[in-house]
Amino acid sequence: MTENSAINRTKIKRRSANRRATEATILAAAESVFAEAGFGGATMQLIADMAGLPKANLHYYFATKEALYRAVVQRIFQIWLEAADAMDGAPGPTEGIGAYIDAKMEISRRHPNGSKVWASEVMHGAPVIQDYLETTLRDWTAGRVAVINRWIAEGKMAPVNPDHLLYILWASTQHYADFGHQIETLNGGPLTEADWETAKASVKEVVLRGIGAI
Amino acid sequence: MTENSAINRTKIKRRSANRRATEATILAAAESVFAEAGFGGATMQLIADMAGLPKANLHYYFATKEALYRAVVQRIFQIWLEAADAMDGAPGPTEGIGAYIDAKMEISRRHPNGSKVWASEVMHGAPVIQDYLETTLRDWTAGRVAVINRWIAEGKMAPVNPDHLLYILWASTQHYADFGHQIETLNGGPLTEADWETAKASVKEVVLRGIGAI
DNA sequence: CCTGAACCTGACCATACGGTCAGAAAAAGA
DNA sequence: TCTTTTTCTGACCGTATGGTCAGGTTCAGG
Repeated sequence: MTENSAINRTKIKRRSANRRATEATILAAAESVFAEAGFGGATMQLIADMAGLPKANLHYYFATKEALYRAVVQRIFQIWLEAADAMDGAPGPTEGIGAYIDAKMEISRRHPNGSKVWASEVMHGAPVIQDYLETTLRDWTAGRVAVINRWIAEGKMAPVNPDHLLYILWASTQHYADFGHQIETLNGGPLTEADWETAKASVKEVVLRGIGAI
Repeated sequence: MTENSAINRTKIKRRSANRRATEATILAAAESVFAEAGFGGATMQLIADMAGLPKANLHYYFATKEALYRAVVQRIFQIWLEAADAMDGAPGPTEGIGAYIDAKMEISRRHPNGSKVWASEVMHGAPVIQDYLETTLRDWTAGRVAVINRWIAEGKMAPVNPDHLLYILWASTQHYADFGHQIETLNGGPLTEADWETAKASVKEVVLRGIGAI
């Protein structure tokens, strides 16, 4: 059992690389179908068709529909949290919250399906990620609230309730993904590059002026 | 056929009163189940149980699951539109937008399930109410955009993009219904009367200052 | 070339779902 | 009271779904 031989590692790596690629294909298809139809409306057959795989193969990689859904949601939560970094290390709210809005708007633009799945999950009472809400998200929120309170204490922004400010940030940015269809309908078509710039600028302008940081 | 005899009218009225009451019971149960499980996840049996009626009776009042869903969504859209009145006849953005925020926050508080069903419907591409989006909602939006532009021209607020301002308003207020579970988790329990007042005040403060109306 | 493990899949199964229907019960009308 | 209409419901049906499984295929390792 020379498990750390170069050949062995290479082959194992190729194996698991294929595995990860197939998993990624399935996850992408699943995200799309779950976003369009919701958990209840999605079918394994539909996901399989979209992934170009036989249905039974899905069950080889993900034991149950719920396990697959779980994997999709967790991947989204990771992306969601990464945007949090944008707020770190900023000298003040203009930079910190501005960058956070940019990051979250970019997520809405690049991962609209992920955002929808997340929204759907939370709307239905977060049956799968309740523990994340109570641990990771709670901790993250507490940290940002502290930062905002510090900025307020330093006179860098108006004394706005930090929790509700975060809700406004989340809501305003995610809205462009979750309600993207409504926006596109009113807009008469998909948002152009310029439209997205206007959107970002508008949200930042209103929020930053709203907290007295402009 | 003395159709307009008093007795006749009374009996017809009682009949249709019963009918309406049963329909209302079914609609309330359906709204709750659709909000919790989504269209695909909801079952007629579950709705029937919650309404305290045999499943077959549901099909007597609503031919199909989709017809029932349609009725639920349309009822919500009515409530949604009624809040629009709050913005009318206001002398300026402080009163108009302030009242609109109050009205929409109140909807999020009183009709969280309705809001969730609406959100779910739009997120899934508005298969049922697409025509409403393109007609009624589009007209309503155009009207408010005109009002906002007038306020801007009159120097009563900053020259904020009116469309994106509306999105911020919708997003920030509906968030308290659609993501109510997340908020309650972070809050450590349901929002109290005082919490709701803080929420309303915070949204109004940030938005109104954000558009230069404070 | 052989072996065993990992990977893949068509065919199948039990269940739960939306919807139907015959006919009972209740109410209205004469 | 008798008839007609409306309301209600248990039992049933066809279908689609999530999930299983036996057996095939591929591929690394010796």
